Amino acid sequence: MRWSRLFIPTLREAPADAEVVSHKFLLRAGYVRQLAAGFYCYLYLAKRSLLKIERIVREEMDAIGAQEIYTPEVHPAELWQKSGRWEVMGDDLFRLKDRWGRSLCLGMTEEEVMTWIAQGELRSYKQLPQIWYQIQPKFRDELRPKSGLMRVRRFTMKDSYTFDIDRAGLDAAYDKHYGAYCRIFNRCGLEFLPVEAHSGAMGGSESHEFMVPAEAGEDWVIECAASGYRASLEKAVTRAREPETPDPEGTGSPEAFHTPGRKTIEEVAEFDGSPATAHIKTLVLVAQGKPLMALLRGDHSLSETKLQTAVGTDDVRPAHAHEIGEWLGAAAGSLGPVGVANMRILADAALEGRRNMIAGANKDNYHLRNVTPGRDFEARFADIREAEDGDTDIASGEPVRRRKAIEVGHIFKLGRKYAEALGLRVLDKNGKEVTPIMGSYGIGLERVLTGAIEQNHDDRGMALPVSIAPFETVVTPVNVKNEEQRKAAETVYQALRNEGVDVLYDDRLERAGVKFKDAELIGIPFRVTVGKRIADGAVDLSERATGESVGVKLEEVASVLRRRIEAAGPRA
RNA sequence: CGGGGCGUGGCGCAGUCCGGUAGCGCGCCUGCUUUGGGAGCAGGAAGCCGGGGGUUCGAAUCCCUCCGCCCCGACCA
Repeated sequence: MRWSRLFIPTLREAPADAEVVSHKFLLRAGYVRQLAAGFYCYLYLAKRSLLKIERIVREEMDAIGAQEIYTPEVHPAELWQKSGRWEVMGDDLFRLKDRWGRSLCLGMTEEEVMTWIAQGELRSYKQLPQIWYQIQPKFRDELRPKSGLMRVRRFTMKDSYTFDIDRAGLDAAYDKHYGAYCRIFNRCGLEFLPVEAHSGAMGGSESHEFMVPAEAGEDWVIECAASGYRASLEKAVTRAREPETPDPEGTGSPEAFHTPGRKTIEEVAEFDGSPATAHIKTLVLVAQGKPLMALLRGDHSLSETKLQTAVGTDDVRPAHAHEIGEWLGAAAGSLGPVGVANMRILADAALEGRRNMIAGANKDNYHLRNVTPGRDFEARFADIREAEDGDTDIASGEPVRRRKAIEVGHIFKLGRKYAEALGLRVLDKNGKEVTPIMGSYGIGLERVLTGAIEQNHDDRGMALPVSIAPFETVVTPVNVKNEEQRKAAETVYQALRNEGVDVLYDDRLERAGVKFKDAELIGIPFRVTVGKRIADGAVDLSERATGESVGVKLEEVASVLRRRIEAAGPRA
């Protein structure tokens, strides 16, 4: 394509609204323009890149036997009412009414519709397994769209759904997707981590998220480089750092001491010279209407999702101040488990075996010394702690690292929830009606692009992987008014096209500096510069990511470049 | 929804306190010069100062109100 005829509105300065790197560059490089909060127009370059990502996704999905279909983005409310998600999704679901007053919604995922199709058509186990997928816009009325294409209200999702007769079939479908996702993200040039994910308080089974480590990410992953252990923060199980000082010896019973005005662990610890690790942090919650006490080591944080899993419900909220006073006779800041009989007590596993700790006395401005779990109070132990830097891996004993990441994909063993809700049944080989078991799997295409930019950029712009860059190379004549250079550039352009290279020809009547800056901004992986050296029959071939540049003979540049592009891996 | 910030040519900003002819840099258009890292000179176009209402002789500026956008929080594939 000839740049002079394209619409690539680059900006010297980033619009003030953009904060994260990928957002700034997407705007500056003329990839996108924002229509409204969470809604973006994809201009030529973004669309080209997204199409390449889409092609990679399609190839890998087809390769595992998935069949591409397409369903409407608008769904009748009844389907969502049947699955229960009409209520569950609350304000996240875009809802609308048609002219007859019928309720509709915009699809955020398609479990209902896919299951509806299956329910209407699948009759026999012989028709299973099935893998159906599509690539289409999804809508979520996000509370707070942000960070450019990271969190938006309309995005492109590859979503697939599998139907199997039994657990083993689902496992196989899941494994196929796991493999396909790894190949997809590898081909897109991303550094990614598949992590075990939390599968929800209500009975989901296995689930993995595909995380792209990046500063702009909104999720956290825990990773142990030594053992290869990795999990989402919600799910990660690690060994806590040892307490700073050993627990005091002795078998003394709990003994109150005055802690005037000291409420936080930090304040009490400083007051009596003890480390935070010697304290018991006491939280009062309400689970399904009933009070619940959660205990943690003083320096640890509660993981809400782990707590939900431990108590078997996601209906958990912090207790109000008046409830705490009523139940325990003291205010937050002086709470503890000793003598508490009117609520369940759940203690984090890191408290098990500890002795002579410090806890609140349930009397304002007093704490207790010599509190020993199991002796001075009864509690159920469970892992309810959020993993953190400084923890060690259970298996290897090596340290773990906590990293920010972007979730680009999620695979999920759904079970029979939707099949049951929508009445999907087939006959098994014994002629008996059974409910197929489902899986669902998603990839956010814009997040693949965003992640690639976050991972591959410098202060001058993007440096996209060759597989998903809008063009593989750019041919830049330094001076188009110089007839020799212009002709040579034209020759190179045609030669590259003949070689099957996806090439952008910067034939604009601009000075060299402007063209170089633009090419670097928009992130084209290779550049062929046609300048003065053409007098010796040579051009320069430079690589965006490394900045390396080599002289190449004019007649060889096409084949050299093709080899270098192929060396970068399979293309879209 | 709670907290914070911002809406002024395409982009970045000043002007707003303290009312008095709307400015700067970049970009854009024309011409000449220049041409391997965002050129120089000259000339030019482009703004209901987010919308509505009010105060005033006079409002970008003061008051009321609505809208939009960004950030933090709660929430969430």
